[in-house]
Amino acid sequence: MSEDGVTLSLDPAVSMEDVARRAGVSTATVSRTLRGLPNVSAATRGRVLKAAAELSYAISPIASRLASGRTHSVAVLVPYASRWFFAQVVAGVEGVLREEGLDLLLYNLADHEARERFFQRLPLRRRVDAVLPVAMPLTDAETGALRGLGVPLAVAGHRADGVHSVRIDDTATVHIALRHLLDLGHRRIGLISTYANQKMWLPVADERRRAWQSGLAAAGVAPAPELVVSVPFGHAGGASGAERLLARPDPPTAILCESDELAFGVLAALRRAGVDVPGQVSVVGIDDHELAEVFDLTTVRQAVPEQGALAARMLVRAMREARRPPSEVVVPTELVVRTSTGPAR
Amino acid sequence: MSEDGVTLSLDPAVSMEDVARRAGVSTATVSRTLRGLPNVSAATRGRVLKAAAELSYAISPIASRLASGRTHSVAVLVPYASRWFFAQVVAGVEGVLREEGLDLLLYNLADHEARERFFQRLPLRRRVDAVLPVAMPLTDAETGALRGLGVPLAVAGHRADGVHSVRIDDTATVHIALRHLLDLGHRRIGLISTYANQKMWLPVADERRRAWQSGLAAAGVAPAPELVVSVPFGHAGGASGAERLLARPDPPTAILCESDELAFGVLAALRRAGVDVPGQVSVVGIDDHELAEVFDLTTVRQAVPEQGALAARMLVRAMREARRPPSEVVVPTELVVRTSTGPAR
DNA sequence: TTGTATGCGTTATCAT
DNA sequence: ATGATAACGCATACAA
Repeated sequence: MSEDGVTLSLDPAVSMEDVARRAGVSTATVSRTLRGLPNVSAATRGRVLKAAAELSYAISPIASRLASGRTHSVAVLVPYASRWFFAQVVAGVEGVLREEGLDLLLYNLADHEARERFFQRLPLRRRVDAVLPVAMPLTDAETGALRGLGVPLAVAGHRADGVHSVRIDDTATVHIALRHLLDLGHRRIGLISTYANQKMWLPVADERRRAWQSGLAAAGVAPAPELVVSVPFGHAGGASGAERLLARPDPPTAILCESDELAFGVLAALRRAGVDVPGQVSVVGIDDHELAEVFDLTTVRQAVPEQGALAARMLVRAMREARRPPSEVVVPTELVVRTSTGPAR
Repeated sequence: MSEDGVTLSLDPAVSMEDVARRAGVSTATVSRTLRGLPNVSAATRGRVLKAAAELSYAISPIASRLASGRTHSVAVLVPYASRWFFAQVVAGVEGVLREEGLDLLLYNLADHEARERFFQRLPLRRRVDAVLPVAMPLTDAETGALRGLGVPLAVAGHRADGVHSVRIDDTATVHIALRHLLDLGHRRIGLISTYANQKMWLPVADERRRAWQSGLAAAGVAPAPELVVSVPFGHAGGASGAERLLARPDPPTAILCESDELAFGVLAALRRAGVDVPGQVSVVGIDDHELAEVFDLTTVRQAVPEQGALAARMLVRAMREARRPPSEVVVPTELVVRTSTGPAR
């Protein structure tokens, strides 16, 4: 009923049998044709496709799934769907899944209860062909639960035993940032990291903290534990962290933030306090958030949507080749120097 | 195999028939029990639930869907999954759907081709029980295509004929911002709005532009067309818009931005140009992005996740009561005054 | 309240 | 290369 070809009859009641009848073949042949199987003669194929088009037939994914046993769906698990990092990853995943004809089922396990409910009831059972948890390290029990689903598993944003993973090297990333600051002559380098709220694990924070220690130690600088502060995630956390560091008798000359969003808050707090950046204090983040440029923030860039896309691709392959040994991909990070860092005073 | 009750046997091969056998009833009774239908005796219910628990039985959603004809899935359509606004809306939608036991299928129609392919092939046919396009105004043909699916439709972020919608009043929102600036004595008020890229419609931009005109006119101020600039979305667009306005012989004393993300770029550009905010130029945005606070940006707040949640609730109701007249919800917006605005010089 | 039997729309295994 | 037919696992009229 449309002139531009977008809308058609769309009678949802047309089934494969209707197409078969119209093409003068059996449903088996229609099925084969529509799935592109080889053993169909060109003539038959043509008739089937024509009939299907004329009826504007659409296969019923559900019936197909029941019969084939494959759901053509992938569950994506995130702790905070609306945060920059996760939204980026999800977009990356979506692109790949879409192109593979797979559905993306989004699960936002925002709070502890939601997460607990999820792993107890496991709504994914018999519902998806693969699972992709994003930057949410799992307990052994949780991993076991997902394993029990019997479908491929890949994680993005960290690593896990025995499953595919895509991530950055957190230690190397922190060291890149430290190296930059050390080269600028900084020795008192603070670290602002986030603590796990709501019982959500954040081992990434631990790893980055250890990297801060090891990186300083390797440079012959004694890491001062009082220069490490733990705050809630987000710009407000960063601001409070900066205030705590500034309040110290001997404040740091540089602050390394576990994420750019923390760094944004740090910069705001420093500005409010009348502290010159980078004259008095240098600030460096991790991520290269799109607004890092606006803040003139020096940071260590990681390719976020790409990690999602990579993880999705690993899953796609794992879905095809059953027992594929878990691969562990580490994507590189790189320093992006802007004007929030400068020589130590 | 586990001590904490999270992991169980999870044999995917256990079917309703197994549960029925173990409970000594028919599959029909198991089905009724598991769905919480009333006509099951307490004793029987107990036995069934016990058997199901012992087998750690999980119903096959797919078989259930094929038999019942309901997919228990909702498609969410977004143009830019990773942008702040859309990520917020999706999170809001997810919360409601999850709580209703509905699956969220995410479709990111990033570019024109993806969008075209989507509406031509309509992968949603027979796949979802409802569709929720977010802030992506549809052509008549596209609307018709979705209508043809025969499932409830609700849009968030704008309005559309004959379908449920949740949105803000764009005109009122712009007028709120203008009122604030006018009260501060501003008369030369610029507007930075975004243009539709990649053939994506952005009628919201049009409406806000007209509101800028009408708001000024109502205050007895002749709207100067040269103070309206159209830029690409994002902070970079905002920055270039600000530069164009500043380059004018008689630049505005205040700049109204169609979104906070534009405003962030404007503030950065003004800072780079050495223009004092709000001394020389006031800036106001729309959204109350979480980073607006960091930028000390005066803005008009809209509740974003809530709009997604509301739209989802409308769909849930529409899925229950078939022919429900389309409701049109307008959520209020409010001025949030920070320090990016001040008296006209 | 409970059981029987059929249908849901495909896929896949056989034959032919 | 094609067709008949049995799964797939549940929901649901209908009967009891």
